[in-house]
Amino acid sequence: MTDTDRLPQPAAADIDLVTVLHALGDPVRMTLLLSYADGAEHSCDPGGLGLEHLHKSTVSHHMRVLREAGVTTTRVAGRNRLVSLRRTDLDTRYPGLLDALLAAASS
Amino acid sequence: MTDTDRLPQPAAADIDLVTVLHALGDPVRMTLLLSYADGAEHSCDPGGLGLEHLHKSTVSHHMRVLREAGVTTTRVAGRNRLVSLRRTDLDTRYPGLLDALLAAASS
DNA sequence: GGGATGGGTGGATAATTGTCAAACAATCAC
DNA sequence: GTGATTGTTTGACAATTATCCACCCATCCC
Repeated sequence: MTDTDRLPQPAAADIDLVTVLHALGDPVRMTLLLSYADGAEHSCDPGGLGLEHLHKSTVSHHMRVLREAGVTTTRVAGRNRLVSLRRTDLDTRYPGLLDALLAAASS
Repeated sequence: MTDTDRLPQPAAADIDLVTVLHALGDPVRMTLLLSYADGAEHSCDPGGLGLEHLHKSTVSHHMRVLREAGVTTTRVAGRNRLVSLRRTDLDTRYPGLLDALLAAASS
């Protein structure tokens, strides 16, 4: 309920644009972003994300980059880590950016 | 007037989103983008771009990354290389993206 | 408790990248 | 032509990063 069950992430006001773009300037992480675009929470299973070719620790690394950039949030639920987009925080910090990115990525 | 006086760059249709984001995910290149946001042509002088601390070859390298990503175009004019934003091409390929990026970078 | 499951951690390694320096190339000014 | 100006290219080097592997750590289930 509180933040104690969330992995460390920057405050909304501390989300840095260049850091976000650096995080998204990678094909694997862009794939993850598109998976998260549905707004739902996703587990870290590489198979469920179209990343079967990558080792689970590699996927874990990419998820950490996204989270530390402020793009995603990770909630700890038992054995699972549930990752989702920080859509509200991103929209507040950089209005229109996420929509433009998702539209561009989907084209 | 033809393309012969322009340095190599991708066709508008070949501009790749992840490549663009990778190019902009660097503080120096984001600084360059903001300089180019006025739509004018700019020379490559590091001093005129707030990059006095960088060697001219380093700036040249960053400009190449931006150009090869499709973000900028470089026109050869005598000794000068005049760099400017590919605003129309970017707006056509990814509508709204450049505006959102520039708005975010200016905030 | 014991095993299985979902992920993270740390080390190793190879590839990429940011930076500078020195040399080069083309153009301009005289 | 001589020299100065404007950038690019190449090489070297350090830092970052993407990936895999082996191991660890919780948690869940029986």
